[in-house]
Amino acid sequence: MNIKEVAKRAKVSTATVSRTINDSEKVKPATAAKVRKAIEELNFFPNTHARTLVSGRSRILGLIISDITNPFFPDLVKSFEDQAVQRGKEVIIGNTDYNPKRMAGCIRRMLERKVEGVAIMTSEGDPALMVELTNRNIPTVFMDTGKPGPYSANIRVDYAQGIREAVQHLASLNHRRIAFITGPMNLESARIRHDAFVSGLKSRGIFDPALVEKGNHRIEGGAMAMRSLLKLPHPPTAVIASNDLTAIGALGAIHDVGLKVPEDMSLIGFDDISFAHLTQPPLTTVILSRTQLAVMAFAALDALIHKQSDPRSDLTIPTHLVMRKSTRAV
Amino acid sequence: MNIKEVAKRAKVSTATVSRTINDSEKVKPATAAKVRKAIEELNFFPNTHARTLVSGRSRILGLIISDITNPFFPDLVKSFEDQAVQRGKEVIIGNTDYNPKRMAGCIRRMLERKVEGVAIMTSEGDPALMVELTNRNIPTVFMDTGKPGPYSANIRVDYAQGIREAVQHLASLNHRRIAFITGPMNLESARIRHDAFVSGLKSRGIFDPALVEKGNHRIEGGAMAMRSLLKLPHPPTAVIASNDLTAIGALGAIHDVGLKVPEDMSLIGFDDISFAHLTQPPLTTVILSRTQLAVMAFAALDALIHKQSDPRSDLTIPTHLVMRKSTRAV
DNA sequence: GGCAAATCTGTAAACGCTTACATTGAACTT
DNA sequence: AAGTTCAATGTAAGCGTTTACAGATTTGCC
Repeated sequence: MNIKEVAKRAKVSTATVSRTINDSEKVKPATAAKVRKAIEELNFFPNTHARTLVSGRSRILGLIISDITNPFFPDLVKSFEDQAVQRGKEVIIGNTDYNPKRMAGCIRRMLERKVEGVAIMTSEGDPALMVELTNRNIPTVFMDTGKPGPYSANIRVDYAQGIREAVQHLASLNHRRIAFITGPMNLESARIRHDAFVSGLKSRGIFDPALVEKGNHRIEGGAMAMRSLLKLPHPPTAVIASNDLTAIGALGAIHDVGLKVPEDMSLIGFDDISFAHLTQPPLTTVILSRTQLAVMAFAALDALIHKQSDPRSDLTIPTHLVMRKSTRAV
Repeated sequence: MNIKEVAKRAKVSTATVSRTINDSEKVKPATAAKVRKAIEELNFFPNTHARTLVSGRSRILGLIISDITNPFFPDLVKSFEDQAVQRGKEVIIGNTDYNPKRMAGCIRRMLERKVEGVAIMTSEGDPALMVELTNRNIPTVFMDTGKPGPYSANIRVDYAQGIREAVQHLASLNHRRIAFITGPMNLESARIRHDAFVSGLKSRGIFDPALVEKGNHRIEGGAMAMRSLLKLPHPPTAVIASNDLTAIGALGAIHDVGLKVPEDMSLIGFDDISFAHLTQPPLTTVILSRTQLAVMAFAALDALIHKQSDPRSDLTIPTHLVMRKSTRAV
């Protein structure tokens, strides 16, 4: 089943069939109808590989993430795919597993499949690898780590805003001893959150460096950091965690010593992963909309692909506090 | 950059280059080395679309799931992709969103991309849609809902075993009033779990139909069912839920009335989703290994594609109880 | 009605690969 | 030494589209 058979049945040339399929303006409505009828009857659909080969447009997008198993990503993937499929594009996904070697493999795969653009939604990108993409002028969209250019856009996440709101919320609840559990400090995004916390507390004159503990954006890191905080001679009354997994770990540690949230300790997370509202109590956290991120990334990529990009356009994702049940006045 | 340039640089024909790339045996080691050197120097890699077009092998697999956002699926997707990438195959993912129309769209996309096979890891498959695949002799692997055939394999999940172990565990803890919260009863897999529960209790002479409540495999369903159970004049001392989300909902309902798990109520889930060990207390549940499922599905698909399938081979995924902290003797 | 312009359609050459078939030349056989 | 094999390589024909370009048809205008 191919375009030739359709052409024969519709009694036109293959060129006309192709033009009809591609909505070229220069085909007479009557002819187009004939062709569409034949297509219908034969249940024909074009071979994308042949189309790609000759036209150079693969209609495939690459999406690189750290790990689909990390609860942050499925929403992102889904929204991105939805956008793509709506526009008749396919997306291939690459999991880097936080591993530069795998990142190289991902990029290679994308190149082989001739992707039209790549959204890189992880922060461990090695600039050396990006060369493969930039050399070939393949549009890329980064998250936090890229520099805007003719073939590249960067989406900024306004982490600081969420942290500011969290601090403000706790302060208004009369908390004065507020702790922070950081993420891995080699991550830019983790540092921003930390810095926003510190400056928020300093500006209120309630910052105590003893109340900053190091975590790793994983459960155990949160638990371990929380245990240290609880052992302090003068422990905090509230904790902000650099992400939700950390907060969940902290929550476990608090429960383990027989304390309750929010009665004995207020707790705020970050990300609003799907399980944040399933903890006991439901976690007050900072929303970072993956849907919005995906939509923006897709739009930016699409713009770059069609050269309509306005590098000046502001690509910032806001973050906001969402109050649930894990905070309370002292 | 194409095979011709490589051929020129290596001073051989394009056919030889192609044969080297494809590890054909009939190329002399010395020649192959020359070619590989040229490939290296030019940083060449073949155009998959051209390869597909001429060879008919796309090296693409389809993976259809209900919803990547459902915590059951990311592990599955990841393991499946890992397998595929290791074998030099790409996978394209389709989310049906439990919606037959979207399922049709997924299949269409797969067909357009000329997938070599499709793994359908959802249970809402409409047989009418499968015709598109079977008509074209595209290998398919189903989960629970397929019939083995020359181009099709079915992977069975032994839900009953896990339920039996859960019942046995609770019985050995001296529970006599054991409740069950079902899934949507139009799902075969939910019915099997329910039936296994009933027969397990009946064989011990402790079955009470009042202790079976209907859920929907979602959080709210679990919570609602649990509230009903708690209002019973003679409530259960233990609950088995048809899946983990249901159990998490039940857990919330139990906490809401001021009861504690496992002191006041034992609770067992099903699936062992990633958050099952993050609840308070960590949930005792039944493991259904998504990794194993993915590996088996991939292997079955690969076998079908290469016609090495032995339809007689047993494709059953076992399930087993994993004990954590949500059960205790009465 | 005839001519130019505008619109539509057809012809055929790519796109980058794989592979059947043809060719070459070395290694045996007799 | 000539014939026979056989391994290694080359030649060239596709795979199913898109798209210049050319050719055909219609339309508009006087």
